Amino acid sequence: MTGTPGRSRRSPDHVTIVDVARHAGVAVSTVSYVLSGKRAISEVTRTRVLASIRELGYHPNAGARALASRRANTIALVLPLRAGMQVPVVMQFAIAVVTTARRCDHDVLLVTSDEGPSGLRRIAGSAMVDGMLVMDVELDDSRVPLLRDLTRPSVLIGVPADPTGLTCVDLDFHRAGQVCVEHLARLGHRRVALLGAPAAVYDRGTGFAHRTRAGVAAAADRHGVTVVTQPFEEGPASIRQELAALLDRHPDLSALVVQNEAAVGPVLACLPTLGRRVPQDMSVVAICPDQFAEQAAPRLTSVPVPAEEIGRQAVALLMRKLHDEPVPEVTLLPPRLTIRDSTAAPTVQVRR
Amino acid sequence: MTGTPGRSRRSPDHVTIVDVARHAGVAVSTVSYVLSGKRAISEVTRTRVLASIRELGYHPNAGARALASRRANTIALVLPLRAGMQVPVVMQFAIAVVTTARRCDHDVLLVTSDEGPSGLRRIAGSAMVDGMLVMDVELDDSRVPLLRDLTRPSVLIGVPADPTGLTCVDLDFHRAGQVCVEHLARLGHRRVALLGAPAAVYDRGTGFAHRTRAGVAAAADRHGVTVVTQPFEEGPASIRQELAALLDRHPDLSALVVQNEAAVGPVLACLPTLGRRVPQDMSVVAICPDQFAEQAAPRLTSVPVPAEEIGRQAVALLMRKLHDEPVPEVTLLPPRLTIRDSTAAPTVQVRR
DNA sequence: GCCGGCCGTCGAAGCGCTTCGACGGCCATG
DNA sequence: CATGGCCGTCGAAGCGCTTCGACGGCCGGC
Repeated sequence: MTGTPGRSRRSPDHVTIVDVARHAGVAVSTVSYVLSGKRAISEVTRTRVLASIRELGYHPNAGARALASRRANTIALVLPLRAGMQVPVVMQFAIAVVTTARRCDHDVLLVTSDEGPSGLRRIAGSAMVDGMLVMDVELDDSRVPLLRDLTRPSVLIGVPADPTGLTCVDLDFHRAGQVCVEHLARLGHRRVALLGAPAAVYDRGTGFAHRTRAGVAAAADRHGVTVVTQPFEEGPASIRQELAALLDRHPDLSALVVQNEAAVGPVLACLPTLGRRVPQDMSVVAICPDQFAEQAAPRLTSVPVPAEEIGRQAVALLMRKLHDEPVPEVTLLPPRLTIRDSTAAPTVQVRR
Repeated sequence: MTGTPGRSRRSPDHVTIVDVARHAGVAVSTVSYVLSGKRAISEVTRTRVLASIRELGYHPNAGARALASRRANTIALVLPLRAGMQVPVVMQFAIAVVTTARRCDHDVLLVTSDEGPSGLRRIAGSAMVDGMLVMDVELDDSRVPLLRDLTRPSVLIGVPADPTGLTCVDLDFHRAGQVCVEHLARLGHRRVALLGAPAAVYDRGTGFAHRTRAGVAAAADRHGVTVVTQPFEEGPASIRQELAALLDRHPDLSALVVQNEAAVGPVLACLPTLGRRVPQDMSVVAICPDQFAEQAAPRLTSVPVPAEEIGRQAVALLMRKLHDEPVPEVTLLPPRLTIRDSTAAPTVQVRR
């Protein structure tokens, strides 16, 4: 009674490839080739091996596999620590990444930005992951030079100032800003405000905020629309104040472009109390998750942030890089405007 | 020009422990012991080795380490796929987990529930992780028996019907329900409604929903409060309808306990339009993230869900299990009631 | 002054897997 | 009928690390 003979002396319930090989009456390498498909194996052998695998409940040891094959079949997902406003987007994105990665037989290691560059270096150096997805990339991000140098491929969510030598995916926020303004212009609006992210986000050099602002400005120019752009804080009380102040300074505003998930709900709630019904007195276009827009009252005309698609794309790009296939440096997803109930022609055509 | 001699013939920039040992003029095992601290090493050797490590930019290969030591220094975090309502909580939780795990020198593998039990089996079997954190555990969860059998330790967030042989952490939702009602009772409220999660959540057998309901009922009983409990859907339009219907059926309701993050904002917005000012005509207590409660208007009296602390606790418990230390089966965190501006004594003392 | 221990270091044996070269058969070909 | 390939399988050499036993010195105790 000193343990099953022929079983390695180690932990009782740990099945290795050796056990499978013995059980199927083949060489270890044959089992390996059955699993990887890298060499032809006769149907009969294949079947027998697979049966043994199932019967024994064998699962390849990931560490050993990574060591021998030099591929971990794992990718890193680097998320921003500060769980601020864009939580739902981040979550949707993360889920899409995990799901897509699993479909490509990869697992996902979750890393937070707060370890900073050295964290990335550690992850990459330890060969835990074959590549990395980095979210929340800023225009002038300290991690960018590092990523450029790293041997392991990476894909960025967001586009830094200089994307040379990188691979980036994002919504085309510049076009998104344009699309919003164009829609409003077409309805006849001439005085529009952009309620953007908190000032800190702009200061941090966050790409999407700047790009949207630029897009809005460009479209406004082209369509003879005057646009007031202003950062927008998220404090509980402050929203109402800010909004009131804004309307005070610019009483002829007839439409709002809101790019601030956290603010959009309160803004909608405040507008009626400030004497502006939506959409009769004030049109509102949001750049926010679709779910948000659907659930707001009234339902919001919006440009959704396609977190899920960005996630899928990012993984797909990374996989192609892992296979040494060429990929574009920047992939911008086209914005889609969904018209709902929060926009209408202005009641009174202001001037013109 | 056939590569640096003395360097392994492999990828040019891959530093191994052999390189470090050679550079420092010691044995490989010595380097290992310097890193692990498992044997005494003279100060002078230690310093020299560490210098070499830094100079060469050495990072231990995670796979090799896992293989040899039989510990991956990684834990799995199993999150619910359906990114429904509790997104901010999940996110806060995940971040706390990653941060805490890193502090214990562990990484986090992100897994979604949709792989189901077989996913857990795969992760565990492949030895990618030393243990797992499983969120969103339901009263009668199909993964529970599996987790009980698994060789690898796990910690559940949420408490299944039978927690025997498991390790669970959660907010004490039963007490949380009680605390809310007690607060209202103390203010003089006698007719209270519990606006819970959507019916589907109850049907699914989600522990926290049931436990809160039970706690509310128990406290109501004890304090002579009548309580109407009703699931609460989240549709955009439906909230107002449901609320109106509820007030219609129970016009003497003077307080609400809301356990539905997604609904709390809209509910607050609707109440005034239904002729109920908060808190003069209707008190509201919420069970929701603190941030939410702070930002609502009026600021909400609430029992926060301490996602961050749950995350920390969960990791701590798992680490103790990894070290074979005993841990309690169920850890319930005490609820804390934070009184803000949404509760007050009822204007008219109903009966009594 | 000798010996037992301890301290610091080394060498080697794996951990479980992949992959490469080798090697028997078998079939098709000349 | 010999020959060359190809197909399917095997054995063995690592992948980079941990860990165990061994082994010299050195110190203190008797």
